[in-house]
This record gives sequence, structure tokens and C-alpha cells, in this order.
Amino acid sequence: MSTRREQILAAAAELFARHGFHGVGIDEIGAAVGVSGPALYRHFRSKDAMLGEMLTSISESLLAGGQERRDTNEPAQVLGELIRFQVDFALDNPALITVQERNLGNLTEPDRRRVRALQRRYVEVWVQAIRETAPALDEPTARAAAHAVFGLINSTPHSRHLGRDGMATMLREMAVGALTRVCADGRPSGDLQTSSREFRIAGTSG
Amino acid sequence: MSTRREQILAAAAELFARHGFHGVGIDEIGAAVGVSGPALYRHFRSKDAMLGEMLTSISESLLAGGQERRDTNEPAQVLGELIRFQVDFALDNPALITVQERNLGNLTEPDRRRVRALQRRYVEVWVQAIRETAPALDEPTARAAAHAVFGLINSTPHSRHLGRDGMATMLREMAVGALTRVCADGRPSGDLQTSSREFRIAGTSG
DNA sequence: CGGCCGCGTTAGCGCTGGCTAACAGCAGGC
DNA sequence: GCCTGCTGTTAGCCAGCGCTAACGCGGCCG
Repeated sequence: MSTRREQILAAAAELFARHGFHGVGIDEIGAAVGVSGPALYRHFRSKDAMLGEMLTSISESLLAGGQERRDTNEPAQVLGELIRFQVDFALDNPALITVQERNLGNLTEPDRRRVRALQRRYVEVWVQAIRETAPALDEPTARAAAHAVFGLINSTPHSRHLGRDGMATMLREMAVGALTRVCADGRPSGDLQTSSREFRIAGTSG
Repeated sequence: MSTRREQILAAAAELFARHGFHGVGIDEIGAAVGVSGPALYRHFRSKDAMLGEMLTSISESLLAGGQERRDTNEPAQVLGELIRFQVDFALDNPALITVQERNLGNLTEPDRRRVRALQRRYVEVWVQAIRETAPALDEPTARAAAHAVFGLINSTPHSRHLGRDGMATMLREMAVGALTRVCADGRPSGDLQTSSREFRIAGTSG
């Protein structure tokens, strides 16, 4: 509602991403939105509450977006749409992504429980989609692969060299490539060539 | 040399990884190695110095390892060996990887400069290897791809479900797949099929 | 044996930082 | 036209934390 809360959360996210939760003071957050110091307590009960609300709202957005992609696409398209969704989210909200990755450990215990539950459900959407595409994959592997792809996509804040769209297509491509490769796995790991390409990456066997 | 310093650094890395640099007190670090509180100042000049030494030593190890792989392998094998090296390092030193990812911003300015210089050189080794494999790739893209693969490989600490070796092979596979895909890029992004596989991930075009 | 030195202890200082208290301007509603 | 409530201010409390000081103890060397 009140634009003020969101404004504060956005500024706080930026700061938390750069300096870490404990590396940012109340006064700095206030200064970032033009008010100074304890004015923030008119909008949040505590600094912990800011982080809590920030992370739960991110997690809810991701889960909602994931479920929506799952429910409004043909099964064969879901994984691709999830990739696109996550890439767009990461590119458009680098600070939020960074905070979610780094500052889970700074949450209050009940908040952490809530956030982890939401994240788990989001991962489950991915796991379903992955196994829909590659039913041979066992669930733990699919889950680990999902986490790895998150790492890939969320690496965005650390490399801003390409333009937004160039970055987006590259990340989508890489995500697809990574998932394709792991989905094709299960064979004895031996000759891993890229087949039908004019180059190959050698030496990954054993 | 003195095993004590390394022991302290290891404990501190674990704690920094979990709670963030500012989220950990001197007393906790001391407690983690069995001494209490300011005894650490017999070994380090400050808490900042601990983080500084930790991160520079990680960066030096990575750079040295990367250079060694580059210099002792045929060009066609270098990229694969770099992947293997990074995967092994991440799996064997999850705390260090986490700290390096998250706590660069908490370094002293001179320390940060040193670390960033080392990291840049390490990335350059990767960029060279990538472009050796796929000369058509421009340098910024190769750099961004390298960062993305780091994100993928370093996601390790967030998913411990598979065993070490299973995780290692999966991460290598995914890294290869991601790089293969991006290296093959440059064509108009349109039909992205996985070709000659029995499945495909659809919907990533545009 | 005696003095030095590496490594540890506890007490305590100074500052920072989260949070509260007390007060103020400024809407809108009766 | 006052009262209420929302939003902001400044002053200040109190805990925690980085770091220093002062001291103790055991081992090595002459």
C-alpha cells in the first residue's frame, strides 16, 4: 500500500546486498530514503522485521510466479518458462536476489522457517518440471540441479558487462545447456563430447 | 606454518559463511577454536586482517591452481580441467567459497583491491580458455559466461543432498553443458533444441 | 637457575548501533 | 476550531563488540 514501506524496503535491500545485514545501520537506511534514523520505526517494528518482510515477499513472488508458469503452460513448456521467469526476476531485481542468497542466516527463527518453506515449495515446482522433461532423473539429482541452475542465473549481479537482454538470452541458453546435459546423464560418465558441434570441451570424464 | 593461524582461519571462515562477517564476534571465533576472546590478537592484528588474509589466500590458491592447469595441459583440455579444479575446490571448501562470494564488501579497501586483482586474473585464465575453445565468442560474453559458471559451481554449499562425487560429476556436466550452449551461440536465437537427444526444453526463444 | 618469549587469561574502555521517549507539524473529520 | 492520528524530529539509554592493558604461566637457552 503505502509507497513508503516499499521505498524503505527497496533502499534497505540495496544496502543489505552491498554491505550485509549487520553491516548496515538504521541511520543509513533512513538516509537512503531521505528521512533520518528512527523514523523507520513508524513503518517497521524492528530491523529484523524489515529483513523478514523483504525475504518473505521475495519468496512469495517467486513461488507465485513459478506456480503461475506451471499452471498456464503445457508440461513440455513449463521448464523453459521457469527459466525465463527466474532470469527476468534476477536481472530486474539484483539486490533482492543477492539479499535472499546471502542473508537467510540473519533472519529470526520463525521468519527463517517461513522463508525456507516458501523456497522449498518453489524448488519443488522446478523439480516437477525437470522430471517432467527428464523422467529418468531421480529426485535428489533434480533438486541439486535446480539449485545449481539458480546459482547460475543468480550470478547476474556479479557481472553487469552485457546489456540486459544479451545477458538474459545468454543466461537462458546456459541454463538450458546445463539442464540438458544433466538430464541426459545416467550413462556411465566417459566420453563427454558435445556431439555435432564444431568444438568440444574435453577432459571432464572420471 | 603455525597450525594455530590456519585453525583460526578455518573456524572463522565457517562462522563468517553462516552469519556474515559482522554477524560474528571475536569471542565466538575464539570459542570455536577453544580459546576465548582476545587471544586471537596474538595471531592477527585485527578482525579485518583475518578476513583479509582469508580472502587473499583463497584468491591466490584459485589463481595458482588455474594457472597450473593452463600451463600443464593441451589447450583443448584446459577448460575441462579448469572446471574440474573449480568443482573440486568448491566441494572441498564450501565455507571458503561462501565467504569469498558474500564478504568481499566487508574487506578493507586495500585488501579488497588486492583480492579483486587476483580474482580478475583468475577470471582471465577462464576467459582465455573459453575463447580457445570457442574463438567466435567475444570477450565480454566469455567473461559473463565464466561468472555464470562460477555461480553454478559455487552453488554447492546450498545443496548437499548428493554425495561428494555424485555432486562433482553433476556439476561438471552442467558446467560443460552451459558452456557448450553459450559457445555455440551467436546464431539468431530461435529454435533452441538439444538436437540428437530424446527430449528437449522448449520455450526459451525470444 | 634466571630471564625471555610465545601464548593464554580477565578486566575494562570507548564507540557504535538498535531502539525508546518525548515532542512537533500537519492532515482530515466532527 | 479543536482533536486525533500519522509521520517525522532529536536526545538519550543500554547492550554488544572490537580492541588494549596488565598480568600469568610454561618451555627453551645460556
